[in-house]
Amino acid sequence: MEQWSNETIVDFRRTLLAWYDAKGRDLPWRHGRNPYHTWISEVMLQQTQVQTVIPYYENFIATFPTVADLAQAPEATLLKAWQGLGYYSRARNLQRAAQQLVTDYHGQWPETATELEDLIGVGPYTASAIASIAFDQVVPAVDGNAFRVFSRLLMIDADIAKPKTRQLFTDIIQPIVDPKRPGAFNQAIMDLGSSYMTAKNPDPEHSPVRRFDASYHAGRVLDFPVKTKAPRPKLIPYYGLIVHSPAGYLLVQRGSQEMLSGYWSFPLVKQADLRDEKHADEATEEMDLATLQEKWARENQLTLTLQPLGGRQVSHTYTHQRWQVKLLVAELTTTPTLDFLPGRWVTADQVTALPLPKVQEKMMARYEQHVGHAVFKEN
DNA sequence: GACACGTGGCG
DNA sequence: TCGCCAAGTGT
Repeated sequence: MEQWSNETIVDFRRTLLAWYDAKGRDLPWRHGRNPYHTWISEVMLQQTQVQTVIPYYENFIATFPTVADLAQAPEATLLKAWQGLGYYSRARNLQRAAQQLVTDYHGQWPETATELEDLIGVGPYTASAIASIAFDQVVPAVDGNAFRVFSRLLMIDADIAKPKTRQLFTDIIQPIVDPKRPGAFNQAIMDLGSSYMTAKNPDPEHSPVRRFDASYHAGRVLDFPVKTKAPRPKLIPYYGLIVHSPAGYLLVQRGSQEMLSGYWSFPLVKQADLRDEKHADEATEEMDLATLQEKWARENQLTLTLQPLGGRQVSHTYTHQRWQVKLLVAELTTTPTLDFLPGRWVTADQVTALPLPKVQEKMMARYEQHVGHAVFKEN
């Protein structure tokens, strides 16, 4: 690994910031200096690309202009504003932190990374980003860009998939951060990481900091960063139940302990939950249907006849799970009451007013394809 | 420390 | 279709 002298550090800062001042991106959250704007953008940008975030950010700030507005927003409004961004606990945590700011901090922002980390959903990266960008605290914001950029510049071969590696990078970058412009320094590193020093197809040849790039001079750019691979997503078969009555479609809201919590979907039943361990191998679709109609339907006080919807299943892949959803349709002539289900009968044109996860949109599209025409209103 | 947690883009 | 990546945090 390389070591930089004080002279090199000063030279690097000057080169980096001159480039950033001339070529840095003009992003909506970079207008003015507002900790609320910085915070919202940083949380949205967690594991999410800039181009995806921009429209969500604009809409979010327009819908919830201040911390106080966010703190008192109806949950459905919040989840709808976040729909499609993913990692939905970020939205709930954002609101909880807004409530912390109002009640515990009386609307007065804490200004150091250490204090900011006490906000729910604000970890070491986001705390440092807010502290440096909005409050000029001299701390490195160590995100994926910083890992990638500095691992290449200095040929640091520590495995960035390991949690303790963060501290190593923090310690290495800390003395390099420009004490006069820490926020600009951190954002410049991010712009570098999304332009010349990308993960795939980097262009270190034309990078403004090429002469500081040890991995480039060694011809080993793509050897950095070192990162162990994540395990493959696990296949989980589901049944998706499309139950239609005169009052509309049956939608259920996902529970607080579940994935996608707070969002609405057709009832989803894990295939494995219908089959007992010993005979899981011999189970058939007919047996599953019978179990669904007897056990599941009785538990929820419904009487229905489920028909498999032919054709391809709906497939949706998450970071750690791969869902294969077989759709089943039931047509009811009367509308049962829903005493035992966290569900609602929703008319076709009202479904898209609810916050819906991507897998639900895929199930609706598959169903529309089956019936041969549009059923649900465009979002 | 390991794992859960969403979605879209790209080769 | 598949694998990997993108401004991480909570448990």
